[in-house]
Amino acid sequence: MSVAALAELGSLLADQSRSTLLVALMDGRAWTVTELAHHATIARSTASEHLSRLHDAGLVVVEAQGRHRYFRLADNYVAQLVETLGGVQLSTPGSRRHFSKVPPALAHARSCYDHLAGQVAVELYEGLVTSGHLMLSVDLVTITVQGRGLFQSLGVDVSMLERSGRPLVRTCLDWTERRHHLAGGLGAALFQVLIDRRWIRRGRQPRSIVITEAGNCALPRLTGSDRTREDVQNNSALAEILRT
Amino acid sequence: MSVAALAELGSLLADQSRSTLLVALMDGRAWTVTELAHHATIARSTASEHLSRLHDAGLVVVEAQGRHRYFRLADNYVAQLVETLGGVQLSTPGSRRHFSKVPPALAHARSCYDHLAGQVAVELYEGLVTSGHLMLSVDLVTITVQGRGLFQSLGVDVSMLERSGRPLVRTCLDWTERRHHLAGGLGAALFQVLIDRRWIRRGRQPRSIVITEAGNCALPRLTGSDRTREDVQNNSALAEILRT
DNA sequence: GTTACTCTTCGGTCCGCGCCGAAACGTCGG
DNA sequence: CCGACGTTTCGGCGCGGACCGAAGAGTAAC
Repeated sequence: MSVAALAELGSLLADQSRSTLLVALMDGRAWTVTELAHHATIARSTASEHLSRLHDAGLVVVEAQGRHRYFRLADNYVAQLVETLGGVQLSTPGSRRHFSKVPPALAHARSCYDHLAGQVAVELYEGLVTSGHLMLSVDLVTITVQGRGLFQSLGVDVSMLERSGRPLVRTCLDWTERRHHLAGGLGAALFQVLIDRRWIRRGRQPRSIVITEAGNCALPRLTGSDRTREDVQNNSALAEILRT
Repeated sequence: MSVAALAELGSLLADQSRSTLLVALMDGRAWTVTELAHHATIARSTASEHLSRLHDAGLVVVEAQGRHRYFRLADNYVAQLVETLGGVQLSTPGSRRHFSKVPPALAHARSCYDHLAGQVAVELYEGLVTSGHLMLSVDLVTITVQGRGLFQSLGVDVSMLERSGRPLVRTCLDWTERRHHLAGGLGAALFQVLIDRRWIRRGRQPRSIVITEAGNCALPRLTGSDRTREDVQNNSALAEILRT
């Protein structure tokens, strides 16, 4: 699908007069140019031009009858489209260039302070949400009963964590993935579990804190060769857990 | 229904640059002004203005982090909206010319936002229909009981998806095949499953979005040599599933 | 503090296009 | 054929807005 087509469709709807014409046609009946022009309070010639554009785009169809030309919406799909859009409440990047500077191992999995970050972390977090262990409300994430069960079974004392004063569930915008991953007390505990069970493993590098370009992630990281093997284990084991 | 709101939404989408920005955000990730500006090949200031308008309208949300400001689509509903509009086929007379220029790998399999597209996707979708996992009514596609079983067995939580607010089953007109493929929440979930199970695999290219001549497809794509092998696996495995 | 970086705001230019009225085209009735 | 009427095409006007570069505000690292 096409950006150009999207923009074109948008520009068709963008004009107030054209929108008025389309809405007037929403009843499914056919109307003449003059009638529609009068309804939209524009000149006949202007209405004619608008309808011509809508016709070229295939949004309306025309039926000639004598010297009249009756315009109708093309089909139900267009009507549905207009209805959908009308219901909205409004209140290539070719250029990942500086991304190439991020070592793949780093993008794949790393630590962010005391929790896991990177592709693995993002997938993990989203997996926890879609599997119903975490629940997403407006702008708040909470742990579900099911999630409590999961973490308890992993040896995490959730209620203990809750009393620690630190927020249990937090999300953190992942620096490389641009999506959220799990942070907070639960994120830290989970990271510990993953390490303890050897599903992931710290990299060979000294635990130095490297400040990246974006400046916001600390990363004793997973090493290249180990990473792959460890992550496969990680994925399958976690997948199994999430399936519970 | 408000004509004014319709026109305003249209005018937001009408501009090619804004459409490009929105489409770039369709992957659900968050991007900075600079990145988006570069992707749309416009000045940072221009991109900033566009994003500001989109933000005012509530189509995108912004998250400040240090000196960066990350923009994301506001919610799934917006994504659905863009997807719906993008699925409209406008009958632009001159637009069938550049078919031969589509790279074969691209026509064969590619991603379309967050779901699979291309020949493989079209066959897959039609397979799901003929095998009774999806049901086709007048202008509506729904999942059958049998289909629920299939997706559950693939690890997709269908009922969870249904509650997410995003339409579960959508179809999207395939840009190269001119037939429908599966989109919506189910399409996205299926795509994820295919990747997780390594039945398909992202291309070796950096995950850049390449704009084709027709200007219309985002494509972290399957590479040539790998593609074939991976797709064969894909097909047989899927065929087996569909036979169930 | 300084330097470097990102992002927004502000002038100013320029193109697109929505608008109208006049004229041309087509169809119907007399 | 001729006038009446519905519609489309054309020329020209004027506004809105997309665009950029420069300047200003805010943040991060040294």
